[in-house]
Amino acid sequence: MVQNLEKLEVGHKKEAKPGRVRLTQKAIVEAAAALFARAGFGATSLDDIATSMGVTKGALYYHVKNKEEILRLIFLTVLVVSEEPLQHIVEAELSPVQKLGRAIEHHTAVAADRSPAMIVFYREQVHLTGPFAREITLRKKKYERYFEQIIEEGIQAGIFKSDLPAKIVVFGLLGMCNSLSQWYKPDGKFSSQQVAAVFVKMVENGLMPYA
Amino acid sequence: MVQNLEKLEVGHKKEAKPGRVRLTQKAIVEAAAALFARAGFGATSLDDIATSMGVTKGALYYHVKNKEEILRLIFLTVLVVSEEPLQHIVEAELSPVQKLGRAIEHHTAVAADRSPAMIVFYREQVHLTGPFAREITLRKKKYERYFEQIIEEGIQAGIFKSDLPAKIVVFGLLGMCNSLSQWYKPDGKFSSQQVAAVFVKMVENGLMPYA
DNA sequence: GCGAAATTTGAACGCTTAGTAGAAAAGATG
DNA sequence: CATCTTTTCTACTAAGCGTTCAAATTTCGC
Repeated sequence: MVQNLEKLEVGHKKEAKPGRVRLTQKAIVEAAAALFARAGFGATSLDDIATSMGVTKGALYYHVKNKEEILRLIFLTVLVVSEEPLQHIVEAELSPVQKLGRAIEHHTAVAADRSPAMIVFYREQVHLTGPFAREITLRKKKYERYFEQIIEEGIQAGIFKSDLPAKIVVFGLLGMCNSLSQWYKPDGKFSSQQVAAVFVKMVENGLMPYA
Repeated sequence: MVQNLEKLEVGHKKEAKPGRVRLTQKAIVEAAAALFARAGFGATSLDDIATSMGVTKGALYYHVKNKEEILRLIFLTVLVVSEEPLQHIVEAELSPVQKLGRAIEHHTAVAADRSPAMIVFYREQVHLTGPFAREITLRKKKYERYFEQIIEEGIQAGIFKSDLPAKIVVFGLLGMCNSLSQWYKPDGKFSSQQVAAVFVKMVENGLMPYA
């Protein structure tokens, strides 16, 4: 545990032997996310993770402080790819409708292609302890509040109905998108963009054409 | 483990000492659901469950085969309160719009007031093993198919838009309702009926009033 | 109250696991 | 090749857990 930052990939660096991935924090986190997603945090041992990477347990502890830190890192990667793009959408010069559309597309995309990490994110939060657990809750709330802002903005502008409480709408919306991580298969019939498009239509105009 | 059926509550039966609940399968399942919901299945020990009921670990084994059976029973209780009412709605003499509305109300209500069990239901399925795990998956699918039927019926009747794939709509819909178990507080601002009403409006006509 | 049946206790067992320490190996450097 | 650093392995510890079971206790019909 010497370098906390991943070394930047530089062209001239000697490549590791093909076949076995270089053991690194990022690699561990990815492998662990896949196992946690399949069997759950509690049911996955460090031996399982190590074995799945062709390595023994001891090696993991050189790159990672303990089991919970692996979980923490999974949560962080999800937040890192989620937060900033959403913030940009909210702050952009767009109509509320456009913002909402892009926000849904964004969130759907994240849910679709980070699925192991996302599954863990929505299932294993109880296993976080200490201040970090609180931090995650806060950042989740902040993320929700971005969506709320969009909805409220739309209501103020008279574009969205004013009789639907923004909080509930947002919860419903996010629940809708989050469900993707449970069922979405990248090799299935629909791309995440197509799914997002369906959700956008649903949320904007509903299922009934001649209201 | 002698009686599989709960004895019916009969008036003249001697009440157990107030304060301590009579130890029974149902009581164990309820207590366990609360603990599992808070800390997760893997992180909750049988000691935790026993202690929370003012009893020792061994006593649980008189009423329950093992830890996983407790989990199985939690899943069963959720299914039991969910399946039949939905089936009745689907088979009733109602318009697709009415059916959809009632189905959403039903599912929302279940998500709202069985919340510990529901949280476990949507989080701990990975810890089920053997044929029962498969059974749950199947029954979940069947439940989804009821919703799908309603949507398809509505499309056929020209009431719902035909360009939105029923499967995706249903997943979104259920994700929306299921999210309730994560955030709904019975003592909060909204009743589950009010939340359901919001969801129904969202799904039927969307957020935009003048489409 | 008595005896039998139902229920609970408490201790023990076997197994798995997170985490540690130090030796060994591999890799880089000059 | 020799030395130093980084990385991995082996072996171990201490703790926690699910499960079992004989004995103790409580309940209940008579």
